[in-house]
Amino acid sequence: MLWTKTLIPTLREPPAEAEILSHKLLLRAGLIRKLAGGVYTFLPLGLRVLHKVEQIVREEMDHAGAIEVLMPALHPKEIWEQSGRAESARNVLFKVRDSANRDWFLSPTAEEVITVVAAGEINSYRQLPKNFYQISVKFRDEIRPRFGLMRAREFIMKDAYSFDVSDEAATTSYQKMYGAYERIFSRCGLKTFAVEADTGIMGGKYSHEFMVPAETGEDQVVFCEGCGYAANLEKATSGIPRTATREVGAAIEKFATPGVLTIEALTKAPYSVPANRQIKTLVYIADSKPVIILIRGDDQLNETKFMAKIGTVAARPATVEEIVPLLGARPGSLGAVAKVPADVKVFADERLRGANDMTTGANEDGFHLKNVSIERDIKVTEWFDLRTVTAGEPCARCGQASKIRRAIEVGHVYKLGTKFSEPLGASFLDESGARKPAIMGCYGIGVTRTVQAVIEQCNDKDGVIWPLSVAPYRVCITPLSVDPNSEAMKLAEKIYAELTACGVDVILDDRDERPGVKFKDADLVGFPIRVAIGEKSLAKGEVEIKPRGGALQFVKIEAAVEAVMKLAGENQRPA
RNA sequence: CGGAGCGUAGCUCAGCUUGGUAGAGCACCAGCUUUGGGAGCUGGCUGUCGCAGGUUCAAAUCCUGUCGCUCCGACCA
Repeated sequence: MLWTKTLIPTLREPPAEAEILSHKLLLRAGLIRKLAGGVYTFLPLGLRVLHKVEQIVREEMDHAGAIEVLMPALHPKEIWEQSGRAESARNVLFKVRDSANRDWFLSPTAEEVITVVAAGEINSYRQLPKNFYQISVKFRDEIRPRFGLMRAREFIMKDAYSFDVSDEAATTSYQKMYGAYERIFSRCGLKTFAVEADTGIMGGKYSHEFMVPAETGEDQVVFCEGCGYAANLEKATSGIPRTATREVGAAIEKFATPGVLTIEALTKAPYSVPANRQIKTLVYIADSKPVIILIRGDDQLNETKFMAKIGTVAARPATVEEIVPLLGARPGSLGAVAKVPADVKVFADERLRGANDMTTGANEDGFHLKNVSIERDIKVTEWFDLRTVTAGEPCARCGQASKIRRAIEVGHVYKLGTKFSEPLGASFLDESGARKPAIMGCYGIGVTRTVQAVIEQCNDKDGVIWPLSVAPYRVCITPLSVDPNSEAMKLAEKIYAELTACGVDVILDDRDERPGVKFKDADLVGFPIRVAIGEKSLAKGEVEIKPRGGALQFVKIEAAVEAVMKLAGENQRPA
């Protein structure tokens, strides 16, 4: 490709719309342009990167035995109602109404569609296992698109769906995908690690997320360097000990706490109750019904864990207007000792089990109770691990101090079970002629997000440093004169032709620009190998080869192509 | 949806407080010089000042509304 024939609109300054480095570089290197919030055009260079990532995904999915299909992006509302996700996923569904007033959803994922296909076409255990995948445009009605391609309203995703005859077979399918994902990200030049994750509105039994460590990541991961335990903060547990039981059994005592509305305030004189001897009482509306959650004063509720434990996808903190008639007091004086309506469930965090000598709200504005023994004085419906893990807590498995880091989720694999196959009728007849629902798994990779994650991980002060495998072009030839009669340009064209003949992606910067401009742009865009041809080196019968981010090498003209080939050598899918 | 900030040339931004008919740098076009890390000089092009109303003799500037963008929060296969 000739630089002047394609479009690479580099920017000297980062546009104001970009906040994080990878987003700035996407724009500055001329890979994408924004049409609207969370909606982007891929310019020629960005598209080439995207295609390369897609190709790696295809090769590894095919290698793992998955078969490619293409499903519609336009989904009739009805199939989402059948699976129950029209409700549970309503926050992310893009809704469309046609001229006949019929409702459609723009696909954020395609479990329903593929399950309908399987229901129709798969009838026998002899046809299983099957794993279908597609690479397609997906839509999410993001409340707040962010960070360029990281959180977009329209994006490219690879989604795969496995169907198996049994739980064991489904586990095998899951493990195959897990392995394929490791190879995909590694081939893209990404360092990733897998963590246990919450299944969210996907539902299902368990899942792992593939994470790229990055300070700008939107997820937080708890990990242990001792045993390798790693989990999304939304899912993570720790081995932190329960609250100490004390040798006191005094009766509950009510005391006045005018103006005290926070845990913090109660720790101060004259009350001086440490946060770890307080019970925090939260009221949530879960599936339209109020519930009470008890957490130790120095802990934070983990809403995702809470929702997963009670099996809801619709929970929110109750408002003051909802709380007062329920418990007779305002937030700040709430408790679960008295005046709790019989039909309101009380969920308590495990860390409070056995705790006594605790202080909590009296359900009377301006009063608290002390000497509360949670098991004696509070009717707890169910105990769960509900708290948010913090850095340094002992690992749940091995006890070593765990750490927390931020990360970008680029892939997610789920063990689904029969959540979709049952309601949508994807069943088969087994050897004995019994009808059984297929056991499903689903597997997503955010392809466009992966492109940005690579940039986030591979860059320096001058710009992107593309891994060879996904670089828009592997080699950039930079003649310092573009006069067609100059030695530099003639040699540039010769090397260009030879590399092209060898099947190497190469771009020739034929712009009549000053060398500084060309070098800056080549660095900014991030081509892995730059071949500079100017009078200085020509005089010595050499060209200059520079790996991006590496050291200059001077190579004899005759050896140039071979030297470049050595650096740019194809790294095909490992056998 | 709550809070905050910002919308002026293709890009980055000044001008707004204190109203008087729109600017700089970069980019772009022409010419000359220059030619190994975002060149210099000269000349030139570029704007419904986001949009709509209002106040005023006069609005980029003040007021109201609205749309968009960014950030924080809420939310998030």
